Amino acid sequence: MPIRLLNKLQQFSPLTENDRLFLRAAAERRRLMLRAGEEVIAEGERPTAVFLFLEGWAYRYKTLDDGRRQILAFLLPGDLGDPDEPPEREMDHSIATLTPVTLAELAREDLERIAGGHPTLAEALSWETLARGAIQREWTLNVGRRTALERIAHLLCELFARLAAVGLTQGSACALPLSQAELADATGLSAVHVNRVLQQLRSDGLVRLHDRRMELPDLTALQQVAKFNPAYLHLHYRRARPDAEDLPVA
Amino acid sequence: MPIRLLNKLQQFSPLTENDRLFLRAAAERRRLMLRAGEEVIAEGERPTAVFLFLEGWAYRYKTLDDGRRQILAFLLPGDLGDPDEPPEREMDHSIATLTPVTLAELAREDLERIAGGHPTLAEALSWETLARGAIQREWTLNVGRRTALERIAHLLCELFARLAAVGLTQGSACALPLSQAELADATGLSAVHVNRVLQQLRSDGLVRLHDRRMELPDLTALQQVAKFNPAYLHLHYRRARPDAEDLPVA
DNA sequence: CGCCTGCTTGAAGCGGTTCAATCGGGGTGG
DNA sequence: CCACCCCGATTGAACCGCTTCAAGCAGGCG
Repeated sequence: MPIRLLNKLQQFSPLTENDRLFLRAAAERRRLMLRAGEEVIAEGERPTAVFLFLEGWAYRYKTLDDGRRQILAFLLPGDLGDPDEPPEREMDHSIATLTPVTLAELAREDLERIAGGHPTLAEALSWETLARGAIQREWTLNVGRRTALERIAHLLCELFARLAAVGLTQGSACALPLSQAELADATGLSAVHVNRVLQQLRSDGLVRLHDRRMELPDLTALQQVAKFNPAYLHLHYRRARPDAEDLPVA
Repeated sequence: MPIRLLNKLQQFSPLTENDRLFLRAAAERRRLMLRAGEEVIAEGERPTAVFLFLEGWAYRYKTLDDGRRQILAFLLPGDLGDPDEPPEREMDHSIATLTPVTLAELAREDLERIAGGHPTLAEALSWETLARGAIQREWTLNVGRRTALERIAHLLCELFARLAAVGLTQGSACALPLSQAELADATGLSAVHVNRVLQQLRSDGLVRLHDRRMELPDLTALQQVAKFNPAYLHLHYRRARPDAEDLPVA
C-alpha cells in the first residue's frame, strides 16, 4: 500500500531514499483497519499515538448536546492526525470513518527520531501541520461568509485538489463518499438545501455525481463560483516531481 | 512588561527559572510597537520571525474579493503567532491590530534553542499550538452550527476565559475593544444583527458594556446560553500555580 | 416482499440580512 | 468655546436565503 503522505511531502522538500524508507517502516509497525461508520477516537479520549491515514475517508467533528453536528475536516489518504503534541492531551473533538479505513499508528519515538535525525522529513511534516491549520481557517471563512452555493462548490474544489495532491484523481473525477447530510454538516447547511444547491451545480454542468464519485467537467468555472484560491492548501511551493508513489495507483 | 505567555505555559508544565529567563531574554531582542488599525502582516507575505503578542489586541482575518471579511481569531497578550513552521511559507491570511499593540519577534534560532535545550518549555509551547488549533475548530463549529445568540455569547465566554488565563480580567470584567462590526465579522453575522443580539444579552442581564470593556455578571448563565465548554481551550490540565507574573498586573 | 437509508420535492415559516435613516459622543479646526 | 464632522450604535421595515416539516420516491439488501 502506497504511503501517500510521501507524495505531498516530496512537493515540499526533496526527501532522500533513507527518509522514505524510515517513514515507510514507521508506518508498518502498527496498522488499524476500520469499517465504514466507526469511531476512530472520541472527544475526551487521550490518543497514544499519531494517526497516519493510508486508505479511505474519515472526518473530524464536534456535536452540540441537542444533536447539531459540525464536520470540521475530512481526513484523506496521506493525512496525518495531530502530531507533535503532548501525550496527556484530551481530544477536543471526535474522528469517525466514512468508508473502510486503513491507518498506521506512528509511535511517538519514531516521530522523535524524525525530529532528531531526519531534518528534511521533519521540515516536510511541519508543512503538513501548517496546511492543516490553514485548511481549518479556510473552513471558518467558508462557513462564516460564503453563500450556500459557494460553500458547496468550495468544498468540492478543496477535496479535488487534496486528492490530486496524493494521486487519487482520475482525470476530472475522484471519489466522493459523502451523503448529502454529511455535506450539510460540513458546510453548516441543512441537508435539504444541500440537495437544492447540488441540483443547481449539476444543471450548470459544473458537477456530476455517480456511484459515490464526482466529476468536475469545468474545474476553472467551479473554482470561480467558489472563489477558490488553492494557495491556502500550501501545496506547490516547490515543483512537484513525479515519483514512484505517483504512478502505480493500485 | 510581563511576558504573559509564561502564565499560560506554567499551567501546563512547571518551568524552571532558567526556562523563564531564556524566554524573557528571547522576547527582549526585537520589539515592535504598532498603533491601532495597523496591519501586522498581510496575506501573501513571508514572515521572517515568530510573533509573540505582549500587549494589546489583534486579529487574523481573510477577505473575499467582494469585501466580505471573516475574522478567524483574536490575538491576545500571551498569544504566539504561528511557530515551528518552515521559513519560506506565505501567509494565507492577514493580521491587523485593534488597539495599540506591543509584540516581540522571536528569532528562529531562539526557538530552535528552545527545542534543543529547554524540553519543558518546548512541551509547554506545543500545548499552545494545540490550543490554537482547537480554538480554530471551535470557531468553525460556532459559525457553522450555533445560533446568533449562542455565537456571540460563546465568543464573549472564550475571550473572558482566555484573558483570565493570562491575568487580564478584573473580577467579572475585562477589556473588549471590538466594534459591533468586528464582532459581526468574527461570528459570521451582520452588524445590525449583532446589535440586536447584544441588546438581548444586556436585557437578560448577562452582559454589560462600557468604555470598550465588558462585564459578565452571571458567567455560568452566559456559558449555558452559549453551550460553552472550556475544555477546548486546553487550559487546566495541571493546576495553575500562582506566580510572580500573575500578581502585579501593571 | 418489505424495509431502511438517502435523495427529492413542495410549501410554509423564520432567522438573519439589507437598506436607510437617526442618534450620540468624541475629536478637530476655526 | 462652539460648529462641524465622523464613526459607531441604534432603530424600523422590507426582503430573502435557508430551514423546517412533511410527504413521496428510488435503490439496495435481508
